Amino acid sequence: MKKILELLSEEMGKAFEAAGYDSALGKVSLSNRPDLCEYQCNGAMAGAKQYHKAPIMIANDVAEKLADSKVFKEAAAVAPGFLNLKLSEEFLLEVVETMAAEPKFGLEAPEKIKKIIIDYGGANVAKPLHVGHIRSAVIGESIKRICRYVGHEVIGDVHLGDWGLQMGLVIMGLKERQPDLIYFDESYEGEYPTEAPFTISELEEIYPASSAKSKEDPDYKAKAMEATFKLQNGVRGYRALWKHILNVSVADLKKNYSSLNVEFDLWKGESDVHDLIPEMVAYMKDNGYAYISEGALVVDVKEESDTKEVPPCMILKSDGASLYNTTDLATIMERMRLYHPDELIYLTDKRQDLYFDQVFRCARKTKLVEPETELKWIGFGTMNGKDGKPFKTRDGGVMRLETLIRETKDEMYRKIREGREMSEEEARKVADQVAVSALLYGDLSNQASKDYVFDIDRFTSFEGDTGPYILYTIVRIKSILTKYREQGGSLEGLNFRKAENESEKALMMELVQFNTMMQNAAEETAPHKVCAYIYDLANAFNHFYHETKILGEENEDRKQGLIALLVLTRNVLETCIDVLGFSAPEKM
RNA sequence: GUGCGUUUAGCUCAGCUGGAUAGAGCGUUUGGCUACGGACCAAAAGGUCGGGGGUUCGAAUCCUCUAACGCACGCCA
Repeated sequence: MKKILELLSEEMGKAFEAAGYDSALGKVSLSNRPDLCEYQCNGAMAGAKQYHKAPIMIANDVAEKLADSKVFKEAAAVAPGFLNLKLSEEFLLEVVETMAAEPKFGLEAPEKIKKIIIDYGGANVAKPLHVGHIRSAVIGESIKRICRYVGHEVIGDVHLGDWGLQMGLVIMGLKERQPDLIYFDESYEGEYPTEAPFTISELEEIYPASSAKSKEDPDYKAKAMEATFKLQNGVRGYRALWKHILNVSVADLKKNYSSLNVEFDLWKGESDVHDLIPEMVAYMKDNGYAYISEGALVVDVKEESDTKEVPPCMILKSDGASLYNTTDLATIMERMRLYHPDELIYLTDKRQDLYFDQVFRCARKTKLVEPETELKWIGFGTMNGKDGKPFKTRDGGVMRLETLIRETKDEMYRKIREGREMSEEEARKVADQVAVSALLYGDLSNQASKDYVFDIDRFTSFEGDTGPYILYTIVRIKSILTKYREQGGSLEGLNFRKAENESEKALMMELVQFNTMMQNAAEETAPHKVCAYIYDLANAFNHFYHETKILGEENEDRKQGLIALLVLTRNVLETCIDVLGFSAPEKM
């Protein structure tokens, strides 16, 4: 179905035309003075110059043509030339009915269905996830779900950092601790054990220790680089160990990500394109894109229009080793071959702005992608503590994501036990679910590109613009619907009714914004717009709820109409929180 | 130095791509439970939209200068 503003603009355009003006002037927008009107049109002022007329005269002409409109109950011309509009309840009812009957609440399929790959920007193997990782995971997941909902085909790739020096460091660290492991015996030719010789907690200790040592001890660093080299060149024992490291890490990563409802379709990593690199390098050299500068192999990516210095994109370091750019470009090459996507979306820290500019320019210049392939980078801001500085633990360290999640769940558990009669087991379960909504909503309700302040007290509050408040509203609706069914009512075959009061009408007007909002959120990859919408919708509902007797309504037709409105509100809210990545319990 | 970003109420943030009296939440003050969940709702106070200049009938929004803070600027990722 068409979006509400399109429908209204069409009606308004006709009136402009009937009054002898350009129909394009009839653009209707939401009112920014809700005390005066529901919608407004400013076309009369825009057209004043064109027609050499006072705006108010144009507005008057148009308002006259709308006198018997079926769409607008009221169309008033107001100085200096605003057209203040109120919707007819009959028309609004029709729109709501259509919305409820159509799939996806009347959201139209995109003109072109795109195949999109989302790159979550590389959690590292053998390093625990820390709080900083929450942003790429949560924002990426939501963008994936939003794009899927509007009809695109989306593939999410975790894209692990599993191939660099860090792997050599872990292997060296392991060798220090357990030098007798069979993996280090290069003459060994038998099978290796299937069990990893370490646990995830050991692995997480090894890396930082080894990394620290390599910074003090150049000798040790050289050994780690050698280990990396051996690994990358296929030394059996090193490869076998690497597999263990990978398996143990991935199992742990999956556990953490899934507690945030984040899932990946692909668990690829830098290692997957290792074998592609020589081919890509040769291609870039042979076609004259890449040349040696200061010992390194680079591709120039400067452009005429640049107002800044854009350094060349480095393909190989002067020692011939590959780097971040190398694997990213090779990954683009691989993705184009395997999936041929229309769009690639990358999520990283916003500090990588220039870097992605270089990589994208390089990919275009060297024709790794088609001219029409969209390359999009979403740089997100830092999660800060209440002091406005990057979030730290009490003793100044980096907090693990796992700890953050656990503390949020514990906090939520306390609140639920305080406020509700609930068994310990049930309270735990509900607390986990509500805590996830608090974390995700707290993150997603901010614009991705900005830094934001993580405040556990605020996010876990049931009041204000929070995840728990949204869930509370949904649970409240569910509770009423449950009671309605217990009283013998059915949720099938309900007919909507005209709004009978302001708050009911306001709720309906909020509902019909759904398709516009979702399309904007997808086009702008902006989950915070979904948050803003459901917050408004929840407010509109709660306001309506307080003014309206529902189950006690005596007119059966009207009661059914109200229930129909409740069902639609619940469905829209649940659809929205689903694209944000969380869900609502039955009780809380 | 160059470039990018940020600056809106005491605090945390919106602002539908140029419209009327700049909006929410928290906090503060004050009201409201004999209806379906009061973990709610309603109301009040609180702003020279960092500053100057410009474009326009009209600017938080566009242009320009400027300040503060943050970030990035070839062999890290």
